[in-house]
Amino acid sequence: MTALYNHHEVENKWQTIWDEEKAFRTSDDHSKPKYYALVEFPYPSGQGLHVGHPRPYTALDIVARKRRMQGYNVLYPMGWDAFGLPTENYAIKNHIHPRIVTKNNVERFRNQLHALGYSFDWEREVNTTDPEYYKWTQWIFLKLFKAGLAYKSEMPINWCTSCKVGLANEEVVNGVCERCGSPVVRRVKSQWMLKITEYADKLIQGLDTVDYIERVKVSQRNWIGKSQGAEVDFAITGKEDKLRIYTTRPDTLFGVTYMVVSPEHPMIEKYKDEISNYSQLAEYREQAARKSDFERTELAKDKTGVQIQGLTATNPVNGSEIPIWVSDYVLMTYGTGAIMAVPAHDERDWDFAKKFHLPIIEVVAGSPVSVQEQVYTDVATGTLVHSGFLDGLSVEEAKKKITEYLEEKGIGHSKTNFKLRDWVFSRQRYWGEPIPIVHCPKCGYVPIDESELPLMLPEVESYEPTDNGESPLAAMEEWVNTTCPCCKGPAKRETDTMPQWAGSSWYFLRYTDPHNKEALASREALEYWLPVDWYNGGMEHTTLHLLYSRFWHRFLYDQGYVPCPEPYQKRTSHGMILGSNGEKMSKSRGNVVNPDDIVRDYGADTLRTYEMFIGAFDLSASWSEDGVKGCRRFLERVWKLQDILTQEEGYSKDLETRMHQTIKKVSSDYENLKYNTAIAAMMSLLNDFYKKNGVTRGEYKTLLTLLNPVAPHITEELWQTAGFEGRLYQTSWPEYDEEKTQESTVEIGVQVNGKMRAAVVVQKDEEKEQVLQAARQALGDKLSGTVVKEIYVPGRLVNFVVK
RNA sequence: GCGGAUAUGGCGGAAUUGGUAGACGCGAUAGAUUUAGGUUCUAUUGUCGCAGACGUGCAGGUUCGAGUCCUGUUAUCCGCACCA
Repeated sequence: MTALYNHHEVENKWQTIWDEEKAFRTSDDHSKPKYYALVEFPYPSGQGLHVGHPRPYTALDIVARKRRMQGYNVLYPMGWDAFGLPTENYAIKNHIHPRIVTKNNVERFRNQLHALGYSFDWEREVNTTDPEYYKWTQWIFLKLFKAGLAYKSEMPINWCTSCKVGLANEEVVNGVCERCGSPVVRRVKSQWMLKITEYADKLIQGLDTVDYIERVKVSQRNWIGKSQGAEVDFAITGKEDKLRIYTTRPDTLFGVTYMVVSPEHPMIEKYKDEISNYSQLAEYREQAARKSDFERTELAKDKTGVQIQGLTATNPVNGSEIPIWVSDYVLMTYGTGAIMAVPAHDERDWDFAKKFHLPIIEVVAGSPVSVQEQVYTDVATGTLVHSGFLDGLSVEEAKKKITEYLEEKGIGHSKTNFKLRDWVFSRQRYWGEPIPIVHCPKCGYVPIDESELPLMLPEVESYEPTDNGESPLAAMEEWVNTTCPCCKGPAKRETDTMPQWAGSSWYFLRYTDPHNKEALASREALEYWLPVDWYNGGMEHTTLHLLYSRFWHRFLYDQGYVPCPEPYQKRTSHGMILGSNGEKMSKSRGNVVNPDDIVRDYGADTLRTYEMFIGAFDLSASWSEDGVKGCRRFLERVWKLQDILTQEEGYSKDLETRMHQTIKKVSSDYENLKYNTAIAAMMSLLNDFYKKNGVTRGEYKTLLTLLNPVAPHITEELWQTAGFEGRLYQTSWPEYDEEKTQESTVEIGVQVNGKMRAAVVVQKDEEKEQVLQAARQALGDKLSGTVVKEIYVPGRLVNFVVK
């Protein structure tokens, strides 16, 4: 009898050997074909690894290990996205420097990942808080600044009342802070901004050239939110000034019955003296400003507004005089901050018109119900009416014609708008990359010289953000006061730091050449390794990290620093691992599973196998301790194959087809995110060995190799025990013969009128007549009546249609 | 409201181009081993039943044949949310 399977011994042994042999070091030999597999590097939180982490990491570890066995030079790296608020908050609370907190957390994460046996090349580990790393984050910022894509702007930002920090739109969820859940209010601050909007079109177009799962592409497109329309100038009656609006429905111009401007629209201030109810408007504006985003959203259904008394506008196409209203359903931050209202054909305008008893004029006919009763927004079938020269046209045609008309008359033009806003890039926090800019009273914002990078984060006494919203760095007078790189006069450093998204926007570039002192990576390394062949990460990063990093990468491409426009060739996404009650794991729900416990009690190989077997990779799945046990049992049965191992080489006659089929299935399943069925196929094969009560050395060898990417330790141990040559991780991936995957006999289903009635076993290439004959025989007297049709699907079934 | 996804046994989940629904695992039942429990092994396990019928959220349709295609509908989850 063989020894029992002791996962502690086996896993420790092989992890040590792999380290000593530098088994998974990425080669600098660029003559081999390359494969770059990437998973999102974690934020090293104080809680340690979550059972959610191993799911994507194991999936791509499988791909990486398989690719190595297939002869590729594989880059499968890991690092730390270590700047960020939780670390800083922990540091404040416990009076420990965030650098120390980060170091401890990283060590814990590294040990945990190491214990799972991942084939990361640890010599390429990166850390966003390392000055040697953030030097290049700052360098990219300077390039953005010099290209005019970084600018400072006074603007209302989302202000988290608890974190005391400005947030990007993407970080505000349902009006509350994504991190701490506190209410977010609007506050005007001077902020560094990145002009991601300038790349909106390129970011949409780039999606057509990459292989991302469809839902990722869809959410990116929706987030960027491109819309085609027109800007039109309405005269303010009796004034020189025009009121410019944006619309996607210029065809409905004849149906305008009023206009609406946002509460912050500058025309209100400009015509202050002529507006008889100015104080009422001012009060309305103040109310709107006080509303948090959350309230704005909550109250969305009930429209509010005030009419501007003393000013009216003139419709440029028919000269009719129309009132102007102020309402917060019009946003200053989109389009021109003013709209033309066509209540008959826009839902919001319709609601507003009904509430304030404004006229509704139908200009697109086709609604079964009067537009007085119900809004009509269908653009596919309607026909223009009451619209002068547009009458009788379809919406599509009318849009085209009216736009031409507007351009001809000089009162409007076609215009593309995006929902995407510029990226708020500064944080009033300590634990982030310092922004390498100096503010000089004479020269304005001046970049520091690249030779001075990295601009080190100085040591401070307190990391607390100040109540007036300034970064803790602002209190560091020695650091803040500097000389202007331009005029050498006295100047002050920027005290805001970069958001956490900065470091993660280019980390995949650094992995290709992580120790380079002269450049973010060498040209040669970038050309060899890019683009990333397969990038897997969470759906929650689709509109943040994924979009930001594509933006930076595209910018670096335009500047000539990287060789390809898109950073990631393929993007997939994994489902979440939920608690055993089907809810999201959280401390408050008490359903958290600690991966350390699973590794201790069942072993890393069991955890890896279980997380791959748990269900379809892209769907969420609930944790089940019984499921873990099942996978452990499977590995123990693999272990015990030693007891029935024969001396025979090659495959036994009766399992040859099964072997070739399994190699084929497992190989393709690993490539297609179907890890669960790959494991099921290996379980089936294992059952066959036990049924036969014997496994040849050839069969054993193949099973161990196929299973190795999922359960690397146990398979490597069994490989050695069986006396196979060399290391399993250096072995070639098994080949299969397509012809040998075909069974020589097949079972054919026999149906009568589509109902399954019998089955017959025939030779694979049996003649049709013979098969039908056999089928009739099998049916016997179950086949009665007149056969009007015989359907024969070779290798599948026979169906007799009987009357 | 808009966009995306999902719906199959007691449970997690399998099912090339429409072609034998329920692979694989869990759980359960019975038996063997054991003083017993656990482990392990063997057998059974969609439902109802005597041969037979019914079964992939629901209602229709196309087809010799539908989990798969079409039309409508319901529920759940995720994302976005006054973007003119």
